[in-house]
Amino acid sequence: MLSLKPDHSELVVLAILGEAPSYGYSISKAVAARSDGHLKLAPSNLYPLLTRLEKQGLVTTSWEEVKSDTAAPDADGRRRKWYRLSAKGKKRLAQHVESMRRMQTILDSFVSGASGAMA
Amino acid sequence: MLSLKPDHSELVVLAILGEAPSYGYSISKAVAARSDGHLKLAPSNLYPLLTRLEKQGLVTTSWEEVKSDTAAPDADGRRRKWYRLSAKGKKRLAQHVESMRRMQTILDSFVSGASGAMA
DNA sequence: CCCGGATGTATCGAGTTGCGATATATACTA
DNA sequence: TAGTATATATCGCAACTCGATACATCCGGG
Repeated sequence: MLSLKPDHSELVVLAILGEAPSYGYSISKAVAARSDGHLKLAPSNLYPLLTRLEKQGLVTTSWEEVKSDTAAPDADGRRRKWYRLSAKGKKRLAQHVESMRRMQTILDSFVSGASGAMA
Repeated sequence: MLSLKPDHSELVVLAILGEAPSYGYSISKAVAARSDGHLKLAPSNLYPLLTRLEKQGLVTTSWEEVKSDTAAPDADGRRRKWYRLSAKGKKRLAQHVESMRRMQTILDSFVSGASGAMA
């Protein structure tokens, strides 16, 4: 049974991580850039989502210090939490893609019958 | 800005009503039949949705008595609430269709880059 | 004659989640 | 020293899905 309200944010994040490991801020920028500004993943959407993905074992994480040339050695610096797609995450991504394709086909069939409503 | 969680149930219902007026039970059956059982509009989803559409002026409604051959004249009988797409509803449907198309294009672009994750 | 299944509409409560606002901290630039 | 970009994270509201439940009628079989 396909969901009538599919979570595209999860699909998008998994797809991005399917290309290369990344971290939160970079992911949100990539989503905006790759969708020509039509999609936006705000922090309030993104970070809970990433936490969910981590808890489900779909991604693995690791922290990295952001190095700065002028930073003192004892400075904490900014930290990045990197996310990598796990094998389980790859399977989930494949399932999402399949679901999306099926949903698109079904919606097309519904819409084609009502083409008279096109503006 | 496209929604990351598009309401496909509204699109589907509007599309069905775009073909011909219908009523709740018939709509739910049509959704299941036309999607080969992949989609289901349960009463708890459908009726609140239809009420919302009515309040937004996207559909007009009218009650009809379901006639039965053997029913006594004073029998209440079952009642059907018919829904017809309004002009405003047709515009909304067209907007949904456009949004869906754009979302599909964007999602395809995200997914194509991660095709290596296909199972 | 009753009982179950199909028809038909509708509500309730729990859980999920999008989303705006907000918080915290550092780096760079003017 | 002020503003923007980088970077992660939480809170609360609102909206919606979904299972369960409810009520009423029609029809066929046991």
